[in-house]
Amino acid sequence: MTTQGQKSEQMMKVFKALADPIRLTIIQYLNGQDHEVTCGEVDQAIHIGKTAGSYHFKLLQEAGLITARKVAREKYVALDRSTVDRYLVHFWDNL
Amino acid sequence: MTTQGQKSEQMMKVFKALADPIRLTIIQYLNGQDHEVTCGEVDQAIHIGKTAGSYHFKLLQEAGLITARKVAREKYVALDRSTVDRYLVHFWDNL
DNA sequence: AATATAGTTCAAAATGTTTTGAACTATCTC
DNA sequence: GAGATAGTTCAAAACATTTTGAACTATATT
Repeated sequence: MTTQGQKSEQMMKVFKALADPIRLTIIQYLNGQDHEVTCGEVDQAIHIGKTAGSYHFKLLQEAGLITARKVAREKYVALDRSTVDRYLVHFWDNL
Repeated sequence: MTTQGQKSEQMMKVFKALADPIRLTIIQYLNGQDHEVTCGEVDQAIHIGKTAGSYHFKLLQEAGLITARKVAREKYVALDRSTVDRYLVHFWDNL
């Protein structure tokens, strides 16, 4: 079972993850794709360096907002829409 | 008209406002009330000082998450559920 | 094997947010 | 009017997040 404390910690991670313009831009970019893309592609598309990118992808991952899959050198990321649905769309049910 | 920049600034304010445990507790408290309450009542209920309270109420107000009405010495606040609906429940439409 | 590429990690600096007490304004009560 | 109450403002301290470059790991290419 998940405790209430764990649930609101996860909720906080989600809101903190969304409370940043770069990460919101990443989410928007991923939302426009219907398949997974590499971190490098996103970094280039939104004009951030790979170090900054790595940092932001880590937070998004920890929040459960993206899925990530490493294939050899490359890391493929995609939006995890179910997390947005759980914490935002169904906000009132989780509060 | 509201520009896209204005909309995402407001969205950021909403997420930043929700990305804090005290403010989330305030939201929860207000969600449990069906009428407006004073800042003092909330401060007492959730055990924070009035200075901290004032700071957090200001951010919640700027995010549009609460309405506030000053009556003489007292300030009555209430949850503005329409903002949650606009930015969270209908997240995908605003992105 | 040497070089290039994708991404991570680290630590320092820069920036942003939150807390706190003291002083303040405005209203209320005696 | 004097003293109490509700809330705000200010500035400093404490704390948290973000940025950056350099060094690193692992895989790919020649």
